Amino acid sequence: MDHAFTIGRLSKESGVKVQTIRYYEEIGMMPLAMRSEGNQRLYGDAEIARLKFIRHARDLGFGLPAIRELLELGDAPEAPCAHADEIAKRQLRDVEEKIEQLTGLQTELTRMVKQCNHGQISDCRVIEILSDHDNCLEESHGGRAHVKS
Amino acid sequence: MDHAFTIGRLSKESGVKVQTIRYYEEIGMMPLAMRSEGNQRLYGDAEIARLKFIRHARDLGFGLPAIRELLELGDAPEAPCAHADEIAKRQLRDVEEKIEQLTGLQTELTRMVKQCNHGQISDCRVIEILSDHDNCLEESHGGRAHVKS
DNA sequence: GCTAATCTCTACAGTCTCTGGAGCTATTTG
DNA sequence: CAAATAGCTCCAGAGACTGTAGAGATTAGC
Repeated sequence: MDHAFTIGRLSKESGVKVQTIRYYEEIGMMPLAMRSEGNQRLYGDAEIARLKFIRHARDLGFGLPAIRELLELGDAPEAPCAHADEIAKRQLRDVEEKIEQLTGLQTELTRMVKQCNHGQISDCRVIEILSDHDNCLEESHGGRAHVKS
Repeated sequence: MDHAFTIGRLSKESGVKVQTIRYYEEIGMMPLAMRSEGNQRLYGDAEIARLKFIRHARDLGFGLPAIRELLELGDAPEAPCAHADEIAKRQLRDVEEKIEQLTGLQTELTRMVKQCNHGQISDCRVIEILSDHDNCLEESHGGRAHVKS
C-alpha cells in the first residue's frame, strides 16, 4: 500500500486503459495524481478501486455525471445529508428501474435459450417480445437514462 | 398493415428520433428503406417492431454490435440454432451479471438512504461494492453501454 | 556506465452513437 | 394555392473514449 506505482500498472490492475485514465483525470473523474521526479503520474491502491468502480458503473450503463455523483457519496461521507440523500434516492430509482427492465429481458432470453434446443430458430421471438413491451417504454424521464438531457 | 408511412410516423410509433433512424439506416442497423416518388423513405409495421427492439436493448445497455447480433436471430429464422443459441446465452450471462451488480448497488444505496434519515452517511461503501467484483473478468463482446443519461 | 527496450508525457486527430441545424424539396391542409 | 408541416442531404458537435506521434523517463542487460 505504500509504494506508489505508475499509470501502466494502474491500468493493468483496474482494467482501464492508460489513455482513459488520463482522460478521466482531465475531466476530473480522477484526482490529479502526484508526479515523480520525471513527471510521471504516481498512484496508490485507492485509485485502483476507484477505477474499477467507474468501469463497472459504465458497464452497467451509468453516464459519467451519474458516476461522478456516486463517487461524491464516497468522497464526502461526512457531508451533510440533504444533498447526498437526494442523489442516493435518485440513483436508487434509476438502479431499480434498470433491474426491472433487465429482469424482463432475462426472462425472455431464458425462454429463448430454452426454445432454441438445437433445432431451428423458426420461432425465435426476441424481437417480437421486446418490441411489444409497450408498458416499459414510456418512461417518466424521457427514456434513456443518460447524461445529457 | 398495408399502407406504408414516412419516417415521422415511424419515429413517433417507435420512440426513436428521425435522425437516429436515418443514422441506423446509414450504418446498416435498419434496412435501406423504399422511397416514394418524392424520395421520402417509406416504412411498414416491421420497422416499428425492429426499432422498438433496438431502443429497448439500447436502454438496457446493450451496444449496437450486440443488438445487431440479436437482430440477426430474428432475421434468419431458418438458421441452425447453434450460433444463435450461443449468442443468446452470452447475452443472458451478461444480463444476469448486470442484475447481480445492480442488486448490490441497490442494497448499498438503500442502506445509505436509510442512514441518511438518521444523520450522516458515516461509511459509504458504494465504491467497494462495485469495485470488488473481480470475478467478472470484463468481457468484451457487446455489453458496453454507451448510453448516457 | 552505456545502451536498448520499455514506459510515460503532451498534444491532437479520429471513432462511435447520436443530436441538432441549415438550406432546400415534398406533402398536407386551411 | 399558399402556408405550414414534414422530409431530404450534408455538416458540426457532444460525450466518452481510442489511437498516434514525437520527445523525455526508467529499467534491464551487458
